[in-house]
Amino acid sequence: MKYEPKNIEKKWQQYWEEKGINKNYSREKKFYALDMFPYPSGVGLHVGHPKGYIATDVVSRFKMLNGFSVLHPMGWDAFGLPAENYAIKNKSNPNVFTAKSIATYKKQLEMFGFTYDWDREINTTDPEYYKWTQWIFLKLFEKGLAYESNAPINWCPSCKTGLSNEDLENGKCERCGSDVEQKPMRQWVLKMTEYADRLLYDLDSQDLDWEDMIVQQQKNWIGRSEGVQFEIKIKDSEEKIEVYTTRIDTVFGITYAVVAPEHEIIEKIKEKISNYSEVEKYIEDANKKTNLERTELQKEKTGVKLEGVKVVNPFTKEVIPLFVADYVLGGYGTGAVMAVPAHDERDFEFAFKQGLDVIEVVLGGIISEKAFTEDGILINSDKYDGLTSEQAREKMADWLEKEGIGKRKVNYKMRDWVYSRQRYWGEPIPIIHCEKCGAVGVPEEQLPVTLPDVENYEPTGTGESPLANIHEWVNTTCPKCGGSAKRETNTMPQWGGSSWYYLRYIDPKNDKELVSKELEKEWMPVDLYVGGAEHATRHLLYARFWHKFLYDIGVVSTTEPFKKLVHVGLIMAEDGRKMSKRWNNVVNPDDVIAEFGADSMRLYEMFMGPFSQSVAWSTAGVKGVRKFLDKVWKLQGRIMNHESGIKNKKIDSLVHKTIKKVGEDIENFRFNTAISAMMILVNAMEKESQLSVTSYELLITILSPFAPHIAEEIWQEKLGNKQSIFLASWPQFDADLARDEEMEIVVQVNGKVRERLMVAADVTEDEIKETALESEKVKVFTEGKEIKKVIFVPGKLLNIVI
RNA sequence: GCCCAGGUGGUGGAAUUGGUAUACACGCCAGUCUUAGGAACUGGUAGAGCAAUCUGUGGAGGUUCGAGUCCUCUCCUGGGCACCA
Repeated sequence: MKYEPKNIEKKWQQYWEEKGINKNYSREKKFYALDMFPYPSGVGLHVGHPKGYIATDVVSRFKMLNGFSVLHPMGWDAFGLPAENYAIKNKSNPNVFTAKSIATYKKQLEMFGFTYDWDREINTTDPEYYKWTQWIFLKLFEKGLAYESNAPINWCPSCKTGLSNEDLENGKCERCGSDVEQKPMRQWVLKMTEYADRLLYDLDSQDLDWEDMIVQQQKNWIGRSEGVQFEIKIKDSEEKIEVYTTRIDTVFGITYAVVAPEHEIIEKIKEKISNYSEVEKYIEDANKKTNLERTELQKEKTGVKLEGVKVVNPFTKEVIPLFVADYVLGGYGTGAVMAVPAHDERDFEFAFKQGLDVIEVVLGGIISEKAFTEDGILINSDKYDGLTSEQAREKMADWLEKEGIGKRKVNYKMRDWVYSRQRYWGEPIPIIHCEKCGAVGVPEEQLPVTLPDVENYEPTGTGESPLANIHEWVNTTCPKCGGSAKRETNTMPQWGGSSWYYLRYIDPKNDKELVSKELEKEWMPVDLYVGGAEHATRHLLYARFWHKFLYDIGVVSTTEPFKKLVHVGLIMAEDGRKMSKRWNNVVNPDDVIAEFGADSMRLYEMFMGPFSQSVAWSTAGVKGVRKFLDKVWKLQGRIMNHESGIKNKKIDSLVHKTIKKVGEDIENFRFNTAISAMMILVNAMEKESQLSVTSYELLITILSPFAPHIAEEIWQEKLGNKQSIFLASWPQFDADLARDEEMEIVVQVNGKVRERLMVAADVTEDEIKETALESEKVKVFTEGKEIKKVIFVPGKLLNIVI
């Protein structure tokens, strides 16, 4: 009989489901394998999506064979813009679109034979789920970690709508091409910076097994810096500005100061500014630019001097000019900087444009050419002359603190998390605004605050969420005083539901609490988390932040959610570009599975190359692994069923070497070499006319995590086992059997290979040396030369140095 | 500009601690079988050379008995962050 994937794959998928192979939770040892759950888009999966899921499935099945209970769930991160845009266009509820997309995804995923426990399927848009997303928000609000603030959004004045960064094209509205403005909106913000230190330090924790690459990216994103904040007085005024710097040692080199266009001081001292109209114009223009524009372009630095205003350097008492310039950002630090052109590149460039003084205060560079930004020895700095930068920073910070005009301060690049969206398709924020009581949390027992049906999903035109137009929903009573009040109409960002979903899988039906304490202890932390590197900073930081908060309020027992994190490399299209409808280069997994079978698909994606590296898809490549499975299938014909023990030392040795290698490779995510090792074994087995049942059974077992359907078919139907192969055990590696009787020793002369010798495994160094020197091929090079040295590497080589 | 990965046959890639460069697979070439082949099987396949041999892991140096692997410089590609004070 021929190997026909079509005939066996469905059958075993149903069998596993019926026998509960994917929900065998009663074992002592636990393993929690998690995939980053997908956003179900309308177009369905392409072959790139399942790569990570296949890997977690291989590991899950491998862990089952090693006696673990494995939790391997799947769900849907289903709030988000595409569904909302579809709803606007078709005037239909995004629910409908979402449900349809989920059905498509699920059907596609089911073809792969994953061990998902679908009883635990979750959906972030399900009120029973987002009830708890809202609950977490309430807790954050109660603890003072959620606050209201004005934060700018990208605003298209012609569409009268807020835009996501994705909707922008070179700073213009993607739809109508108008210039996008920054419009301040009332927003909910989460005080993530309060957790900055813990988020940073726990990255180095012993029980975190993350790739360096991702750890590094998070560290840079958090961006901790130690410096000082001090005040600079405005001359002839009570007003002052606060500046922050990590290079207080360069303070004697200040030749001017700069404030961001949005800095409040400008408004306060406007009657002092003699060129105010010019300044006002500059600010207006700056506000039109998006943050991206202001920060991204390698553009010329612009700015306007505030005429009539001077500030005072507290160290030198020198009087210097003040500028407004958009290279200083309002949202970072204090929104004002002391400018030291000699020792800061941006200040240098700005000073050059404006013709400002450059004073060298740290030795080491040629400041007539460019800024010297490294540490050095101080000059032109009065009593601090001769100190190193490091010493000066200490002394100067001491002085500022003593004088009471500054203090040491730790700063973070990371900002608080703007947590509201003016959209329909998101979790309603469970807050009620009362004129008397202010913002009041919706009482817990009234959760979830469900999304009401609306007729129109279009934006309101004021920038508010479409929910603002549903008066019967908005108007309510204050839970505190009973007076009339209004509901919050902002909704949560997509990141909300995905920041805690791994906890819900553990206890998906619990309507009393987010997760039961016992189950949480049983499964957390997640042992293995696999997903794309694009989530290295945002999703993974948000989830860690919420997890730490949940730890603080006693909901979870671990400080970190994900023990091991591995990132999956992209699958590019055959033309080397990203797979996209736009390039018409998308490969659909349904077609691949129909032609080659799910096992070939799984095997191929694991064989393509190193797991975390991006690789181009090749349909021709799938044929290769299919051929391999065909060979495995055909080996059945060589099994001696009632054998009186076929002993084949060579095959037995290779089998055991392969067992070891495949096991180690799975643990280390080196699936490609695991598969090539199995190919080598199968090629060797093909050369034998007879094979023992044992060796074949071992091959099938180690293959089963990768190609579960064909393995189960052979295991039960051909080898006559009565139970699933996934209730069997991973084979024991036998070092005695694996040992070779003979080995090849390479003989080199001056590092060049001249001869290869087959010798017995127990031969001594002297014996090898003797044989080598007698070899004709070696003699050609050694004849008449003096042998200076002979280097011997046991089991590998002999190098004769002449 | 900064940070992180990478650069190995025609292609994807392998090489665990510095020890046989190119495993495994694709593709290609030749052959066997076949009415036929986009099937199966066998053999070949880094380059040059009849050969012995020589040259080869982006480039240039270096350390070493020995370097894809370590060091210095340099070029290129991909990804991330970006006027972060």
